[in-house]
Amino acid sequence: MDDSGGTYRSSRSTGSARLTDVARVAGVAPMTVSRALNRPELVSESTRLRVQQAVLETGYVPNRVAGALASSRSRLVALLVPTVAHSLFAEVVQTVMGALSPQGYQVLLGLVGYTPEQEETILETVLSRRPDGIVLTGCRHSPLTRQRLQSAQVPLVEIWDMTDDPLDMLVGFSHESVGRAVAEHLLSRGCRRFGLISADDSRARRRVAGFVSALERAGEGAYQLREVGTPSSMPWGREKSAELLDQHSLDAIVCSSDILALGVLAEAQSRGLSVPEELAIMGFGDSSYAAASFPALSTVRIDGAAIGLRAAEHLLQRMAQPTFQRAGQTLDIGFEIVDRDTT
Amino acid sequence: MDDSGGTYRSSRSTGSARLTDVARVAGVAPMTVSRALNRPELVSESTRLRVQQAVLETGYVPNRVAGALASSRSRLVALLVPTVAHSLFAEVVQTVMGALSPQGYQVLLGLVGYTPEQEETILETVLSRRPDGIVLTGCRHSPLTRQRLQSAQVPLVEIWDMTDDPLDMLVGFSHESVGRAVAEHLLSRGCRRFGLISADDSRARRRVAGFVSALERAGEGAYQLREVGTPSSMPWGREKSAELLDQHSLDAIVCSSDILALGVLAEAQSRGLSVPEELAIMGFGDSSYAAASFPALSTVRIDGAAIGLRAAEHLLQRMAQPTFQRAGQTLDIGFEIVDRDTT
DNA sequence: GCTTGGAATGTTAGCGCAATCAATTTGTAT
DNA sequence: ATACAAATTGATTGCGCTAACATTCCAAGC
Repeated sequence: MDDSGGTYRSSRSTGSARLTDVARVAGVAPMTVSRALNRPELVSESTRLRVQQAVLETGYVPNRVAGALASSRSRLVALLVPTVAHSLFAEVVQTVMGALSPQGYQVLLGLVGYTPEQEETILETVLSRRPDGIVLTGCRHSPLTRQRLQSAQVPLVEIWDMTDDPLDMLVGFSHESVGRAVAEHLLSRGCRRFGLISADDSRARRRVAGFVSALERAGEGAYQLREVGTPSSMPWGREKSAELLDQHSLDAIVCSSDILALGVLAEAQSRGLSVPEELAIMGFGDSSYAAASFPALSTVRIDGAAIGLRAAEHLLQRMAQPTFQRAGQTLDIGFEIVDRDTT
Repeated sequence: MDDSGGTYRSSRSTGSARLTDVARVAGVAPMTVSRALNRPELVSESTRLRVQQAVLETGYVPNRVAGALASSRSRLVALLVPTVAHSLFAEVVQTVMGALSPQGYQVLLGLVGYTPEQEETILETVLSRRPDGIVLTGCRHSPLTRQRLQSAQVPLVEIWDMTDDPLDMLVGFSHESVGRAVAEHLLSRGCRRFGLISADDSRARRRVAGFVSALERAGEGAYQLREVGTPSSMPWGREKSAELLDQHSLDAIVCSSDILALGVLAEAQSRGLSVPEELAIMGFGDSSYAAASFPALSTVRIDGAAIGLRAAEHLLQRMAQPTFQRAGQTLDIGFEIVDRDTT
């Protein structure tokens, strides 16, 4: 009852209630409290209720840091995306978290940008938290990153890309295929002279490469490429398209994101070019505003929610297994050309 | 060199290199390795290099879970926002993380939606990680939430709202003031009959309340309110504005987000209403696409980057102090009416 | 030489929890 | 009642690290 003088607290203690405090109040052993909270099916109903009461009385908040250390399970999933400022990745974050939270996992978010260096740095600090799983955007990593991920022995889902050689699991789509599909779509519309405005990130570049390879295979079409820095923005799109249109006669401009395409659209309108008759415009991502622009933007739809959901499902399944074992399963969720009014 | 038979590993060990392994290889005490990695200024140059070498040899990745338990410093900041699917909050996440990462803090992201229940649930699991700091959206919390935050004794920044009575620190703006400013702006444009389309979240409701109070103070203006669920979307805006326009004769429609306003704009265009002459439209947030719509959307600009940055700065300052002490400082970063072509 | 003080390094003892195994209680069949 | 298994609870130990204190080292001063 009276704990005056009875509770010795070391100088290193944090002051808040611990498992042993709850145990004392409930009149059981600390281990029983642990079980009552984490594996209630292992304790009797009456004990569970007494512990529950003691938790309320003491205001106990479990310390999962200690729990993670003792059990080697952090219940933490690291989610590494380039940015959340892009609606595409925001959608992934939203769905991954929506799927993991109900299962008791929390998300350690990492914004890796578009450079391998940043990915390396962030991955190191992320691994130091001993996450139970990792969702990682992209599958072209530096050797060091690959090596660290392999030796970490953590369930991993690479997303938003496609490869024959995933580190573990993979949910995404082929950027080369997107580029080819866009090229074929525009060729079928009669476009032959292309401007490409692409962000300087590796996946956008692979879409460009796919586009170019399709032109070559078709044996026709000429293109001019302009790269822009990240993050992409309307002004970038407007500036680069102005440059392209000043210097070349073009049928279509293909952008690595919808927001760039919106800038191109603004530039076309300011020049009085009729879209798509005089200039076709193609975006990427099918952001929420793509359908709302005037004219409505043609683009490539990526189902970010599907990627996030399937990635989370794969990860949950693997994290539920007692032992680590590389899986190697791959899921291509594809994409869709959305043919609106700018092509 | 040869450690065969020399290294005993308990069955509970995780298998990867530990501090003691590095220490053995470097020929120093574990504590010295800890210092070499965390407080290199306390260690001689030669020792630091030997430890560095040993880290590389062993492939050691520090275990911050154990470190956090031992030091009562998690180097984790919890960031709780309603969603990242809104560009406004995505911007906050982006800037908060951008400011915290270089200082060695990692971010535990929590998506609390727009209900107090979810906030409570997520806050509990978040506190169990013993974060060194918390950034929390909004400042109208349930009693339980307030009590938990107070007893947690964690540096806290509430953002995206304004109150006289913050739990700790506060960086935001007044939603009532936004509502009033929008009302005054539209009244000055000659609008008198208003439709309001608002998300069913508490902050959007307070903007509505501010709007209504300004109408009352001005002694003129009538309004019709429609609430929509979250997340807001163009279809919601279109549907509710159709309803409003069918049933009432209106001068202006005010929306609780830009994306709703885009839906209203689409509906107005489909009805052949000239904007803003026959119908003025007002958004909220100044999302990237607001300026790109046709006609360009008038809206309210919130500087999410400023909120995120200042919140992170306040938090860093407080986390650097050795003892917890409630601060009570408040920063109103304001807002701006962006008068484009729909009002 | 010896002292002295600061820099560098080492030793000890937890942080708060859960895995593990031991002990006890309960229920059930004999 | 007794034996036995199952259900429930408890005691011990250690997860990997760092705070706190102890010790050693080395250069400078006398």
